[in-house]
Amino acid sequence: MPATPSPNQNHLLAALPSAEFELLAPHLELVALPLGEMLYEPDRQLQHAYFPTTAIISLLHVMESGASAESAGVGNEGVVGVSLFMGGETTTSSAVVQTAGHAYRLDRRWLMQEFNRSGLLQRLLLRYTQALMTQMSQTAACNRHHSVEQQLCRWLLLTQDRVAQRELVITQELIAGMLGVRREGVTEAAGNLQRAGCISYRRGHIAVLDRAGLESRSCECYALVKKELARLLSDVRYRQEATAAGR
Amino acid sequence: MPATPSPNQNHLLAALPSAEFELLAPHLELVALPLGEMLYEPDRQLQHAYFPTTAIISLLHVMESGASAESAGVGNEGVVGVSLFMGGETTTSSAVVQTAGHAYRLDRRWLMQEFNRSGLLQRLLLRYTQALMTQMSQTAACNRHHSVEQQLCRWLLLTQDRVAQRELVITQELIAGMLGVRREGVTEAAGNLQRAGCISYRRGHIAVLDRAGLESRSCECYALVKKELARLLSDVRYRQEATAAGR
DNA sequence: CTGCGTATGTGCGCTGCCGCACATACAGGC
DNA sequence: GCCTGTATGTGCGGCAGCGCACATACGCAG
Repeated sequence: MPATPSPNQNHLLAALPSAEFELLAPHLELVALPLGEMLYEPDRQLQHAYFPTTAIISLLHVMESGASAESAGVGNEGVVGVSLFMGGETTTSSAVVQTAGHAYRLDRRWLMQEFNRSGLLQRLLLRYTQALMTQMSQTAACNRHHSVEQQLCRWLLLTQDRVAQRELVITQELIAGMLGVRREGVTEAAGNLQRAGCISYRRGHIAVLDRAGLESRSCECYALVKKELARLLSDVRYRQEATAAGR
Repeated sequence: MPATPSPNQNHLLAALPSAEFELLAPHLELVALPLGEMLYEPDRQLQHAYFPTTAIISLLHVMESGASAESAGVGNEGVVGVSLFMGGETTTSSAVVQTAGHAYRLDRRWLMQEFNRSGLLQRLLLRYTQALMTQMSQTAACNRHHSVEQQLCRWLLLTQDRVAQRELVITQELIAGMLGVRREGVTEAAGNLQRAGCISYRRGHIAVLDRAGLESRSCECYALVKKELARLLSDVRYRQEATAAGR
């Protein structure tokens, strides 16, 4: 957790060659993202793409009934707002800050200009977008077939991968909203994990004690999504090793 | 169902201006897709993109347990194999022919050449890909919150939109595989729909009798996905009105 | 027409999750 | 150090969907 935030904490930005990065750098704006902030919602025109460094954003769907479900999460491995360069401009989902932190944002016009000009940036963003699709479609299958406890494990692991910290700051209520289940269901599953020594928690804080334990209790979806993300971004070279090496 | 298949039956191909289309046309190969054929599976390098005309393809995930679930379907409104131009080359899902029919296939090299050369084709394919993402993420939420009957209605409506025929040729067993539920669950839901006069079926054939009825029993996901697809491909102009006008 | 393979119908007990209604206990602000 | 809002624990009945075991019936191949 460096005192001075750097765009290089975001894997996509860090993967750009210096020449390309220098063109974008002047237009990158560091913003603080408080918990719960909505970066976009259905039908609202997106103005910026967000490259998270320490923040985590959930892409979630809110149904007519009020129920919600996360289709994917975005941390320092990715970017929020792919619909800008995909051409749709808006989406049917919302993007909500799930873990407070920072992100660099880029005005859509600069993003588009570089996307159309630079084959490398385009290639990078499209490959990331495919990883995002993998996450979404795997979540669809996971929601159908796996238990709350398995999904909680998956969610905790994916989230921890993005913050590189032992302790996550989030309430069970919020997790329930992401997974699309009852808060009580999360309480029960978390209780099991705590008794098993995998995690420990207190009022809004969850510490991961035993990653291997979580992995074995998780469904296959965690490993699959993680592997696919690694594959799709594996051949990119990092400009600096600052935030590279990844976990 | 014209006796002579034409690439224009596929909305994406039909949306290309003549100049662009003429470049691709020599490389489009008409192929018959029998029920159950697997166009690709996890980790297998894709050789062709498929533009369905009368066939429908399911993108589905098969879990370790053997259970499966569809994350999206592709008919004449789209293309199978977006991972080719997204840069991933492979996916974690499979593509299986759900309704036998025809498609035009295009070798990856020609596809990539035109994708990189023509801004219009690129724009078209990327916008379609965003529609596909909408379908995937909506399916994730739908799988979490909606009943088997609601999902069956959604599935029937989406499928019928793609074939423009009253009668679908598919067994309840296969539908169950797509939705990721038990075959008996589909039998029960289909029985309800039949008693309500929305559909009628016999051994592998389902006829839609009352679309409005299905829509009212369906979850919001059907209308949302359909609307978003229409929006994303609305500004494209069709070269010929043959297959345009949409349903 | 007959037979067989396959598609559909139906009934069972079981389980995981829901919706609700609380009880408890933590943590920051005064 | 107390108070209060909020986070977590727990127990209930209910139900949708599961897994299994069959019964039935359609329709094509012979």
